[in-house]
Amino acid sequence: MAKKTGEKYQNIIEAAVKVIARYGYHQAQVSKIAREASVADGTIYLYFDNKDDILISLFKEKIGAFIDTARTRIEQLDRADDRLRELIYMHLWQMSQDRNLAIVTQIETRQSNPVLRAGIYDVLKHYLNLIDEVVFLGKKQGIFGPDVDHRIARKMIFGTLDEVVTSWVMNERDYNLINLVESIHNLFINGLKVAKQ
Amino acid sequence: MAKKTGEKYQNIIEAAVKVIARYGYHQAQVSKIAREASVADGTIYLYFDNKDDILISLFKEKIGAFIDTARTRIEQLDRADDRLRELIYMHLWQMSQDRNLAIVTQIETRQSNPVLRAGIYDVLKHYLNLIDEVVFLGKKQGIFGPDVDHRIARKMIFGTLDEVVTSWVMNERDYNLINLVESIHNLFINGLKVAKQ
Amino acid sequence: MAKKTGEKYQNIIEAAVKVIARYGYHQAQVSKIAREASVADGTIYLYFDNKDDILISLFKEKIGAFIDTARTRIEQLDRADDRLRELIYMHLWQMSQDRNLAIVTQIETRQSNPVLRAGIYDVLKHYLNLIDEVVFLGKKQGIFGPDVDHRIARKMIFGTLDEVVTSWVMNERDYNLINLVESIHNLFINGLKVAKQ
Amino acid sequence: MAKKTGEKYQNIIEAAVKVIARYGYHQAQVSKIAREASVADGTIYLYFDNKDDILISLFKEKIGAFIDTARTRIEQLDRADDRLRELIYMHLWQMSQDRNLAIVTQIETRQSNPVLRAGIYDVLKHYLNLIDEVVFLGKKQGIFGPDVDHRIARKMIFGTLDEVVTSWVMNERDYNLINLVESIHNLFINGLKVAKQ
DNA sequence: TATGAATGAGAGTTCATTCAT
DNA sequence: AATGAATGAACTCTCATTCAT
Repeated sequence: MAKKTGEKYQNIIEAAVKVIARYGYHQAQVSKIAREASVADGTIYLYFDNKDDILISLFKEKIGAFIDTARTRIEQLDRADDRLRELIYMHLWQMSQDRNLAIVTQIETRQSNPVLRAGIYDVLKHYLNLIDEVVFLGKKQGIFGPDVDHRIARKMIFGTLDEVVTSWVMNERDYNLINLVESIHNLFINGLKVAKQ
Repeated sequence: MAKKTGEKYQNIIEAAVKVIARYGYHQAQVSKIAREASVADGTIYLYFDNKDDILISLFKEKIGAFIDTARTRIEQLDRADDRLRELIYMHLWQMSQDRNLAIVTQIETRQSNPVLRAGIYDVLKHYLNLIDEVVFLGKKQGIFGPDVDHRIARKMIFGTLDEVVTSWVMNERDYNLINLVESIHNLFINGLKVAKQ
Repeated sequence: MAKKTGEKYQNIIEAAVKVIARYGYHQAQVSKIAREASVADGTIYLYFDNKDDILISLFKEKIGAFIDTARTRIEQLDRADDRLRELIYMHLWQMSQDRNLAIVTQIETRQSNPVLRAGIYDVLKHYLNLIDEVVFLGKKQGIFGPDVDHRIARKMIFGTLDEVVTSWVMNERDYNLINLVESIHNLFINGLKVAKQ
Repeated sequence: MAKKTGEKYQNIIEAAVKVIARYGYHQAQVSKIAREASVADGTIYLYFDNKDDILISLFKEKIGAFIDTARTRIEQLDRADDRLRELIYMHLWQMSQDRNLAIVTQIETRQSNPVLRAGIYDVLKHYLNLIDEVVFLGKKQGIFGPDVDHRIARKMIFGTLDEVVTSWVMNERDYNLINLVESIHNLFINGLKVAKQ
C-alpha cells in the first residue's frame, strides 16, 4: 500500500533520523516527524504503513546501503585478516559519519516491540552473514584457527563493535572512533595474551 | 518515600520479572504486576517510586547480587586468565539459571528512556569495573599484553558476552550456554589467528 | 472486564441517552458523555468496553426493562386481542414517556455497524417473541384467523409501531401517541376493509 | 456545481451500490467507490457534491425510478384493493430484483446524519404520497372503511413492507419475497381476526 | 474533463498515578 | 499499611476533500 520511493520518502526518512535521535522513538511523535519533513501528518502514511514502519524502513535504507558498500570494499581484499580490518573500519567509519543515525541504531532500534525487532533483524542478519563469510574465509586460508567457532567469533566481532559504538554514542566526549580500528583488530586477531617472543 | 524492603517488595520484584519477561515492559502494566504479586495497584507505589523504578530496582537487586557473587568467586583465583574464565562462566551461568531474568536483562532494559538507562548504567558500571580489574591484573601479571587497551578489552569482553546471551535469549532452541565458556575464553586469550607451532 | 453496575453506571447511561439524542451517535463523543455524567473520560471504560458498548448497554437496560414490564402487564389479560391492545399501548406509552430514549431507539440504534446491530438485535428478539406469543394465542383462541402467518403478522405489528414512533420522533409537532392506540388496534384486527353490516 | 448526468455518473452510482452493499456506508471510502467505478478519486467530485450526496443521489435515482414505474402500473388498475396488491407486489419485486440495492436501502440509508435523512426523506415522501392516494381511493370507493385513518394506514403499509424487506435482507436464507404478497395483502385488507362465516 | 498526491482535523482508548477510605 | 476506583493527558491513524497539473 505504502509507496516507498520518491523525494518525500527520503525527506521523511531524514527527518525521522533527526527527530528520533533527538527525542527518542517514543517522544518522536508522527506529527513532529511530519513537521520536520515539511509534510502533513497524513502524508507520512502515504509512504509508511505505520510509525514502526518508519523506524524499520529507516534502518533498512541506511544499514542496507552500508552493508552493500561494506561488502563491496571488503571483497576487494584478499586476506581474511585484511577483510576483518576493513569491516571494523567500515563499521566505525559509517557510525562516525552520522552521529544521529548512530544514536537511532544503537539506542532506539533496541525496542522490545516484537514487530520492530523482527524488522530490524531482517536487515541485521545480512550483516551477520557478511561477518560469517570473513571468518569462514580466514579459516579456509589458514589465517584463523581451525578450531575457531564461527558463531562465537561472529558474536565477538559484532558484540564488540556494537558495544564500542554504543559506548561512543552514550559518551559526552566525541572521540575519534577510527583511531580504535587497529587496537580492535589486534585484539580480535591476537587476543589478550602477551605476544610470544 | 518508597520503602525498598520487606516481603511484599521482594514479591513485587519477582512478579515484575515474570510479567515483564512474558509481556515486555510496555505491555507489563502496573496492574498486571500487582495482580501477579497479589497486591493492590496502589501498594506498588508504597515500594517503588514509579514504573521505571520497578525495572531499575529489579536490575539493581538481581544484577547487584550477581556482581557480588561473581566478584567473591573471581577473587579466589590468582591468575587473571583464570579469573577471566570464571567471569565468563559466572555471566553465562547466571543467565542460564533464570531465563526470565535474562529476557528482562537483555531485551527489556534496553529502553531508550533516559531515566531508565541512567539507572541501569549505575548498576552496570560496577560490572564493567570488575572486568577492568581483571584486565589490569592480567597486564600486571604479564599474562595479557602490555599494549592491550583496557577500554577496548572491556568492551570486547562485555560486548561479546552480552551478544552471546542476547542471541541465546532470542533463539528458540534452548542450548546450553555453559558449553561455550572454553571457546569464548580461548578466543579472548588467543584471538582468531591460528596457533603458532 | 467492565463492571456493569453501580450508580456511576446508571449515570453514564442517562448521560448517554441525553447526549446521543441531542447530538447523534457520531457527534456524541465519549468525552461529551463523560462530562454530562460528571465523570472522567477514563471512568467510562471502567463500566463499558467501548463506545458501541454504551449504546448497546443503554438499549439493553432500557428496552429490556420495557419488555419485562410489557410482558407482565400483557399476561394479566386473557384474550389475545386485549393483549394486542395492551402491547400497542405499552409500546407507544413507553416511547411517549422518554422522547430522548425514543430518538436514540428509533434513529441512532439503526446504525449499519454490524457489532452494534447484533447487540441491538439480541435485545429486540425478545420483544419479537412477545409479539409472536400474542399472535399464537389469538390463533389458538380462535380470535385470529387460522391462516394468519405469524411471521407476517409479527412484521406488520412491529413494523407499524416502529414506523408510527419514528414518524412521531421525526415530527416537529409533539402529538399524543396514546391517542392512536385504538385506531392501530382496529386496523390490525379488522384490516382496511369496510365493516360488514 | 456537480454535473449529475453522463455515463460516468451512472457508473459511479452502480459502483456505489455495490461497494456500499458490501462494506457498509462507513467502510465504503470514496477511493473504494472510485476504484470500483474506474475513475480517479477527484472525478467523483465532478459528479457529486460530497460523499453523502452519492448515497442521496443513488437513492433518488433508484427509488425515484421505482416510484414512477410503480405509479404507472398501479394507475392502470381501478379498484383500490387491487392497487394495494400491486403496490405490495411492486415493492417486494423491486427489492428482490436487486439485493445490493435492497441492502443499501434498508440498512445503509438509515444513518442518523441529518443531512442524509433529509435527502432520503425528500424521495421517500413521494412514495408515501402514492400509498396515501391508494388509501384515499379505497375510502372513496367504499372498499376501505370510512373511519380508516389514512396516516395510520400509510404507516402500517409502509412500516410492514419495510420490516418485511429488512428482515429478508438481514436473513441468511434467500427466500422468495413475492410469495408473501397475498398474505400481506390479506392481512392489510381483512386484519387479524377470524373471517365471519 | 480528469487525475491522484497531498492535506489536516478529529476522537477513541490506555494506563501510570493518586488519594479517600 | 493497604486498597482500588477514579483520573485525564496523550497520540496514532483515517479519509473526505482539494487543487495544481
